[in-house]
Amino acid sequence: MATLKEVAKKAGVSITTVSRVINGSSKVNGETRERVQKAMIQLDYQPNRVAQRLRASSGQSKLLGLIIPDIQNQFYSNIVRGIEDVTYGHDYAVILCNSDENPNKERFYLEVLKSESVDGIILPPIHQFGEEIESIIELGIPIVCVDRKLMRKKVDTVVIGNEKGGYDAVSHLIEQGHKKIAILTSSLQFSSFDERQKGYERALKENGIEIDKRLIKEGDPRSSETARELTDELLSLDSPPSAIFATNNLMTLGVLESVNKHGMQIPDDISIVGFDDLPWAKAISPPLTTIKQPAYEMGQKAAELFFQRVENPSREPEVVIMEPKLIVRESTAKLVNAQVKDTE
Amino acid sequence: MATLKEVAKKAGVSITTVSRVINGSSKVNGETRERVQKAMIQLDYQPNRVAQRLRASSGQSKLLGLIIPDIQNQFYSNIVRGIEDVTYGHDYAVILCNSDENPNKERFYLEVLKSESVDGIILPPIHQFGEEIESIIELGIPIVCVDRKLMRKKVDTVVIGNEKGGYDAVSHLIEQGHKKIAILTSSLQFSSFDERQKGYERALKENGIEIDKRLIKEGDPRSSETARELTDELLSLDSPPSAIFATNNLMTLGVLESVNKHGMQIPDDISIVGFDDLPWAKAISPPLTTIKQPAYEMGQKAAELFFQRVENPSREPEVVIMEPKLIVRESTAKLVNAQVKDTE
DNA sequence: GTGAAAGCGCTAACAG
DNA sequence: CTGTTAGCGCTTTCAC
Repeated sequence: MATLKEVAKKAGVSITTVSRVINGSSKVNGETRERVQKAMIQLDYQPNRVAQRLRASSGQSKLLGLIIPDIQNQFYSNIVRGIEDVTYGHDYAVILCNSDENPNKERFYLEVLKSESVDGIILPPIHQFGEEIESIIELGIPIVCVDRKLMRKKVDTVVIGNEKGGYDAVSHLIEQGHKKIAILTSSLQFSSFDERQKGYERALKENGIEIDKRLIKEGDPRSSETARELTDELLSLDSPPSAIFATNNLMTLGVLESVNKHGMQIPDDISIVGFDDLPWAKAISPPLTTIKQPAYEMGQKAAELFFQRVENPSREPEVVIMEPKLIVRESTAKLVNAQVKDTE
Repeated sequence: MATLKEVAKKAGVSITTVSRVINGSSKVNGETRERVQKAMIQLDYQPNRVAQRLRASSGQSKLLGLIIPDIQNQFYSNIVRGIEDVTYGHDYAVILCNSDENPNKERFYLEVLKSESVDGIILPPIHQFGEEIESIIELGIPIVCVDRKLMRKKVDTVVIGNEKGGYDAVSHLIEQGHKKIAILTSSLQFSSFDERQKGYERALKENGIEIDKRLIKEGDPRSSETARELTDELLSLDSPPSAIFATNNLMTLGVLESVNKHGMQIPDDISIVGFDDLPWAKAISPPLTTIKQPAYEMGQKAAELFFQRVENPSREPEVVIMEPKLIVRESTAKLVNAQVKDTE
């Protein structure tokens, strides 16, 4: 790999001049410039990003850190893709880290990213009061929260209206005539799930339906397995729910599995609303009603906020709230007659 | 962020000594060591990875590059996770790049990764004869191919037995009594899809079934949309297939969507075998028969090959072929009594 | 316009 | 055992 020095030698100039040509900074004689450019091409010169980064002040390292719970969760891979598509246009590279919702891993990767001199970090914080993250903000490294909020600090943030999402899902079910509506939510304290549950409760209250604790099941949102078990429990209740609201994509899968295993028909025997409108939702039979999160767009927006901060570090932090959207499909079809069959 | 210099000053030693303590290289006086360690803790010292990388010879930069077609494709996100879990234990950071099967993006990211001084690159090569990749191998940067092979160069590679996967899928369908079996495969030249199709053809031949070109549909494997359209075409054929083999997860979704839209019942009206056993496959109704690829394990293995090469650069390149596995579920259930409406 | 030189933070000879 | 010194490849004063 060619270096500045070699290019300089070949072009018969100093390395400073070559650097100037590359960065297009101060004026360089047209002829000299051409000679340098020719040498760069001949040697197939590519600047060494590591050296640039070591030398550069913050905000110029062209490296962005991402810490997500799990790239295998498609909701997050959609966010990551949205981010990456924006960084691509800015000539940034992206370091990817999986935290597994484990605060120790989060802390570990935060240290790694600091030590890698990233220009910023995008993440859904595991804790609403993450001290490590707060201290990084203090250090002046731009942080953008996505999917979840940080409570004590003002930070650039992209979330969806989770309360509204939960409210819309359950209101829709109520409209279809349901009264016994169960919810599968997270046993861990994430702002997103808390809010979805609040929306669930508000929809019930507003419609004069009493909240039945037996219909509220909490489990690990990373595991469709627990969701399946919890659904098994729900279905074997004395008076089981006629509808289930699953608050993320993995839990939705567990619900579907349990329902199918019990030989129940959707929506005839039970209605389902999922969260996250992933590609399989509309491909399955019957197609699934979901609350769609604009994950890809959330990623894009988060990356944009990051670049805005790089350009203007003193800008006021911004909180962007995106709209969740109810996508009605047949898994919550109203049972007007005995049977509503799915034909196009 | 504290530096070596500051630690040295605080501990009253030279930076070399501090460096020695960190790297545990040559012997340092016990007392001195303690003093240094205390200073490191007090200052919350973390070595600067960028500086280490600039200084380090190749194989020590603690950075690994990944270029995958699309992280939104869950097959690849599973691979990525397998890789990441192995690198985590080696204190490596991972740079993630999406190529979209676009050779220009691949080339671009290859340059970026070179310029980032990565210790190696793991990727499914877009072309079986990728010159850029070959030249990188020549440079001595370890490359590990995963999911797809490189033809002209000997490289560490992890693939599955794709031909066998295709063969098993189709043999299974034949066993269930099917004779008109369609395949949805890639219109682009990837070794993996080519081989799956070869397996399809061999299974037919060995069972004395003539290959019917009208039942072989080629489309973009990144798009469930085209798969849906191609399935529409298949289903409107004069004598439509009684079974469809979809050669990746996205195409499978397209098939399902089309079949459902046509109001056909699986497996009564048509049988389906998919590729990639993703979480939704067993959650849908009826559960989907698939060829399971051990994607996560492929990622792990690829990362292990990389680390083996870092340890021993002169080792012979190794090609690991993992087993695809037929997972039989109800989407290909034999229609015992009913009419196997398979054009006799 | 152009170049010499300092230095980002670190490791690795080479002395002592 | 420990310190001095020379860079890794680059950008950026500061002179000329």
